[in-house]
Amino acid sequence: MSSVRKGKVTIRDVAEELGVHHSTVSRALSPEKRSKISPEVVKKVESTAKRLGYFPNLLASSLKQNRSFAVGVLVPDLTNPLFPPIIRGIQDTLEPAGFTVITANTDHDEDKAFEAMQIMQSRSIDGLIFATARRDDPTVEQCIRNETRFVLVNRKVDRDDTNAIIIDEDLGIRLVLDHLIELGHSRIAHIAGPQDASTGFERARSFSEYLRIRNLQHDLIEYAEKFTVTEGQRAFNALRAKQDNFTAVVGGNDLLALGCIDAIREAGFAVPSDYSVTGYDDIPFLDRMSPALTTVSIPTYEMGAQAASMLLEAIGGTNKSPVILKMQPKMIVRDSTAAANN
Amino acid sequence: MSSVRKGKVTIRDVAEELGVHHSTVSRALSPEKRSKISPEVVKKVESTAKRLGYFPNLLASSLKQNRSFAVGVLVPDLTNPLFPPIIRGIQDTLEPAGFTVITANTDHDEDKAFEAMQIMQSRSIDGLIFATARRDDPTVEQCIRNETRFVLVNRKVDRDDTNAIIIDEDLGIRLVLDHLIELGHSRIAHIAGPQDASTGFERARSFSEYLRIRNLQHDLIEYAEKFTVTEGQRAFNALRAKQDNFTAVVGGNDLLALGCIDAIREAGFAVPSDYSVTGYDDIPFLDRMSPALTTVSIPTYEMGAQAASMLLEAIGGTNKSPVILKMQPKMIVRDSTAAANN
DNA sequence: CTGAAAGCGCTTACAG
DNA sequence: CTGAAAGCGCTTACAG
Repeated sequence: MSSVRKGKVTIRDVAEELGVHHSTVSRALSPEKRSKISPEVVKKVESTAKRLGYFPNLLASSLKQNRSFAVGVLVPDLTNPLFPPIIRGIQDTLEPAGFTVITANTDHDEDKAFEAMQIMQSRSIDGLIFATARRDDPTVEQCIRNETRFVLVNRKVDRDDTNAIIIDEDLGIRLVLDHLIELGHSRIAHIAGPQDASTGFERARSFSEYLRIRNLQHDLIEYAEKFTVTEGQRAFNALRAKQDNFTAVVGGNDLLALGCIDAIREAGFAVPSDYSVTGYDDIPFLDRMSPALTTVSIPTYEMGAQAASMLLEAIGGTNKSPVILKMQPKMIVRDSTAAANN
Repeated sequence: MSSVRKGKVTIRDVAEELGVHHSTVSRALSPEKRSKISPEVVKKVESTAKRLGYFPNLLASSLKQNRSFAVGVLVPDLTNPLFPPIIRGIQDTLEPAGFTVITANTDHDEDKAFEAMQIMQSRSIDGLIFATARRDDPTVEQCIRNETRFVLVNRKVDRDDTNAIIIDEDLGIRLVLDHLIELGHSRIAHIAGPQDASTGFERARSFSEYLRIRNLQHDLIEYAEKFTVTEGQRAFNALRAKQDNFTAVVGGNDLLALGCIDAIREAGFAVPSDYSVTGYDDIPFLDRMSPALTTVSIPTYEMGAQAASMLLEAIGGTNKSPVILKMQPKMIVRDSTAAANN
């Protein structure tokens, strides 16, 4: 019975059992210091550690080393289907490297974000990944001041001197617009996401810029307060109240597009016959919806994995200058878009 | 400049600044011990702590107190839409109580589960919530031996002497079957989930028991290896290969039902006109699918919240005997079920 | 290669 | 009400 009980076995118990100093046990059990200990002792330490059911107390180790092998992740809301794959990408990269990941939701609340960051700091996390950054983000600013290592994912701040993994939004929007233009749409509207998020902002900017280049009407934009279904619904109605001669709408993300579809149907129209609608992100199950949503797919899992690798490098200490990595989106044509009927 | 820099400010810095002992600072800052310190000192400590930008080192505090105010959560896969709301329910309950939650994925792998549990133990977590339990679960058994406090959520182990928040599966299955029987179905099949999970097992058992009571054929069951879309697809084909005179199929969960629908369509049939199909769990967006899936809704968020409360009580120490709390499912009729056409 | 000591930043009996 | 000391379980210079 390698009795694992409340009275936890420590490095001292192992040392005592063997008649060596506990520092020797510590060294024998440490991959880096092991080489300084004679092979026989290492062997003996390992076997009795195992026999006694020794498990290191990471708290003690962290306290001493002033690093915790823990990393914090801030997401707006775990329940938004965009984020679970990002988080898994992060976990699947960080955990094999020996890190524990702590996730917290901010619900788009700056104070909650700041508080979550502080709690994580209290736990001496080795780094932070933000999926929540606003273009001007006090929590991120604080981390810069702190010299806390961090990586932004999906969204970036306005300043360019931070690590970030983002999407080439310009390309994403161009893919969508090319698709719609090819289908014969010339009056295209945009339900833009929140402008304090780089995603909402960049997509809206790319939208009007590219339409201008293509010599098409480029000011049919309604701004949503949040990336939600209900905001998509509201925005579509607001849009149509102002101007109703468009035939396609580009959702700032999938949820806005879904809300838009709801509003279109409530108004007695159909998708795609009356309005073509596109999403952005390609959250799960869109292919099963009615109509299956045409959208832009982004590599969420890989973004998470890349963000984690980047953070690992930053923690590793090789103090490279910050890099912003843009990943490529892909067009996914499904059933919510069709030829313009005008 | 309350310069928060790498050289973190400690309780000793605050003490020095004030000319008191650091133990006094510790007491003044502790809600429980504060009463033993004179109000003026408390006030002074608080203000200079704030001024110096003091933040407690939770690692040190935890090490000393032998509790970490951290809780572990084990889920099969964050990416399965069933789990995010459960986790949010847990977080929203635990975080306001001062706990940090650490989530890990097990991918239905017993070794990964055990390892994740051990890592969490190394971090001196105060308790554990399992959304991954199998009916006979070595990781759970280990926690019982350890006297680690834990709560099971969604699934339970066979033994009944553990805390658990589960669904009244019997009721859920009866709701589904009553609905189908009312629609005139008399030959109803079941794509059962894995039998080593209490959910898969209980639902299958309730299925055949209730049909027997209703004097209907009750042995049309195919067992899926996992709760996935592809397994649902495979299982439906296997089922139809053996016996093809049924008109409705009860999916062991929503994903199995979706796979089942895929298989039905591939075979050239339609839902619900040829086969009625039901799900279980009511994951998000089912109402937007084509056809919108008839299913049983379970209160995922509340289950998480309840599990967290229960764990909080267990940690609180009032050593109550274990309780198994069954929550009520609700029938959600949508478009994947219709009158039997035979 | 190994030991003895000091210390990471807290908390908490024990005195007074 | 406050101080001084000890200690949580590790790690790591410093000696030898």
